[in-house]
Amino acid sequence: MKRNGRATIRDVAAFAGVSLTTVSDALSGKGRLPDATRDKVLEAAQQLNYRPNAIARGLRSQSLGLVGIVIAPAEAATLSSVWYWASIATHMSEAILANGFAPVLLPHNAATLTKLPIPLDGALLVDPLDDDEVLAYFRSENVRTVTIGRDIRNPQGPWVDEDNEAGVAELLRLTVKPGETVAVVTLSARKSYVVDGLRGAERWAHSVGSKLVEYRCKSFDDAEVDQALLQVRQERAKVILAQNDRLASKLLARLKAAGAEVPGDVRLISATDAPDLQHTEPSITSLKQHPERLSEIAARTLFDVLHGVPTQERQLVPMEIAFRRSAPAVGDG
Amino acid sequence: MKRNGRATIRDVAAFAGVSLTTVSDALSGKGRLPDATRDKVLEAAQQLNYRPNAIARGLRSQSLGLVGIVIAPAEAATLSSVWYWASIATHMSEAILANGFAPVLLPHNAATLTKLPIPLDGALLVDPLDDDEVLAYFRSENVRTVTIGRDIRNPQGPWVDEDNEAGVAELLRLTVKPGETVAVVTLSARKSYVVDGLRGAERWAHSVGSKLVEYRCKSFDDAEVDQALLQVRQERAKVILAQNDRLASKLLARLKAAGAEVPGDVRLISATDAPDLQHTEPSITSLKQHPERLSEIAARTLFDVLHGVPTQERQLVPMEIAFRRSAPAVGDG
DNA sequence: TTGAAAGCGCTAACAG
DNA sequence: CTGTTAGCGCTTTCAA
Repeated sequence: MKRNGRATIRDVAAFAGVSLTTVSDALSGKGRLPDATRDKVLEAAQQLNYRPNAIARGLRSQSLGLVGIVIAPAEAATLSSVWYWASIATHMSEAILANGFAPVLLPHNAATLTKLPIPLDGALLVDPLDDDEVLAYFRSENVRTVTIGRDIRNPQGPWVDEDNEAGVAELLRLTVKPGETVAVVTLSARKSYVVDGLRGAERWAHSVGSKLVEYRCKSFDDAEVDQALLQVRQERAKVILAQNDRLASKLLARLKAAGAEVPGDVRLISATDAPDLQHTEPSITSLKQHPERLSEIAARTLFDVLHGVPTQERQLVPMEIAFRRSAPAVGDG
Repeated sequence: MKRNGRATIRDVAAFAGVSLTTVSDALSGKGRLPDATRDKVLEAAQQLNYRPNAIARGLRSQSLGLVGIVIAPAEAATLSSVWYWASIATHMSEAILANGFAPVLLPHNAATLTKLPIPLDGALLVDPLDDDEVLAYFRSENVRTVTIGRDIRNPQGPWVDEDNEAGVAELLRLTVKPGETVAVVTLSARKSYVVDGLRGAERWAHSVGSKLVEYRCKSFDDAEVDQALLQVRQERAKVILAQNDRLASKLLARLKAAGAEVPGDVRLISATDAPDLQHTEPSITSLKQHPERLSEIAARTLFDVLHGVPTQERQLVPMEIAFRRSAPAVGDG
């Protein structure tokens, strides 16, 4: 028994009167020992309350079974303020644990990661930015990584995503009459879901001959959002497509503050969903995401990569539309 | 250079033409070497892109710098559905990282933890249950743990919490007239914040001579909640105190479904806050929590424990009241 | 079938 | 001031 208070494999060997190898084999079920020997060892291990030292084991295998989870933040948002991320983090955790690995919650910051010498077996990166520094860091450190969304300037490596392009195109097809002008309000285009959503909107606009105008807000500030809305009005757009749920909520609040009727004067749709959007007044039509499914697929893909199983470079999950009061399906009136 | 592709301390020593110790010292800044030697080693390390192997280092120190975060769930709730937990998880992560440790997100399940041989330096456990199995597991494994809230049947070990007892007492004092009957609706009393809140309510009731009745729902089901509300009406309670924000939202929804006016017929207050409560109709008066502050204190306390610094057994943070429309301050009308 | 011995990469005693 | 050596606890050849 060592100072630590914990039995080592040596103690077990001595106690059972066998060699180290025998203990190791007996516990890991490797070599084919006689049942009698094995039982004796198991018994000894039990008695001594022996638990193999994970670090020592890791030193040999150069793996501790740790998988990093990194979520790239957006403007002034954190995991706790964005339903989608909290949901992703939860489900990723579960998927990682189900595979016998442990999830480590890491910040989207290469400098911090460099200083934090944690030996990761792999990583899941949510919503990478363009030229994502963390993704680059993982590559340089040889940490296998699967992303949800992709680095638009550097889209190598396996990734998983909602099919934002098709989703937005379909959303517009079902909520906007051909010919109506649509204003797209965005915050930044550093993430692939924004780029893909815009592409979907353009594709739709082309196909039905609608006009599409884009406004980019610098922040969620009232002044910024009001400025965008002013331009929307000048263009006489009948529909506003918000890049995401938080922006949609904000736009709705400012529209109401300005006395505009939704959906009477202008309709509002959001390219991402969140529980909040059901409870606004009026509730907001949006595209539903699948954090649980994406998390599972991403984890599955990562473990395939780690085990050398060939994987698909990209996997897209179709989105669904949640019709709500801010923009009913065309034809519904 | 090893098969791994990564330089080891040996490679650096060979490259710099010095011994292993010299490299180790030069890099860790231990022994006082001549600057020339040190620079030579640093140079070599740089050239070879040497990064110390964290697992090997961990084997010596028996520590990898991992801190577990465990959140005990409640009825059908998960991290992503409860604002408070998502917020706690985020802030705990940050606090742990700021101390040079890495946060591991673990499930509240002793069986899973047993199978997951992750060498934790310590753990933060949020909202332990009574006779908490994970807390017991950590103790048996000698993992130093600080809890947010306490195990009510086994309150040993340092813990941090909101001052729920004083908070609830104050909340009632400011929103209920002496003599009015208050109905407390709970879901379970396995967590300390519920027990403490009830105690606060009883203290208040005693001091002003009010009647207090408690109803326990088995779940969030409509039928369960309606049953509780039926009893509230029979008791002619003028105020309902909900154990937490989710229950408060649910109660409000069922009150409205039954045609009751809030705050006209009955007032509603919640013992915990969440952003949602600002947006219900009417908004709900509640006690504000401090996930950020608790996370920081808990992390600070854990690291003190790990460093052998004496710590306080319990630390309480005073709560504040968010007055909203469901229950204005008495005197306001 | 079992055991002895050699590491995994690093650090800390202890010599020189 | 620098180098040699002995482990940390485990797994994995390779002999016996």
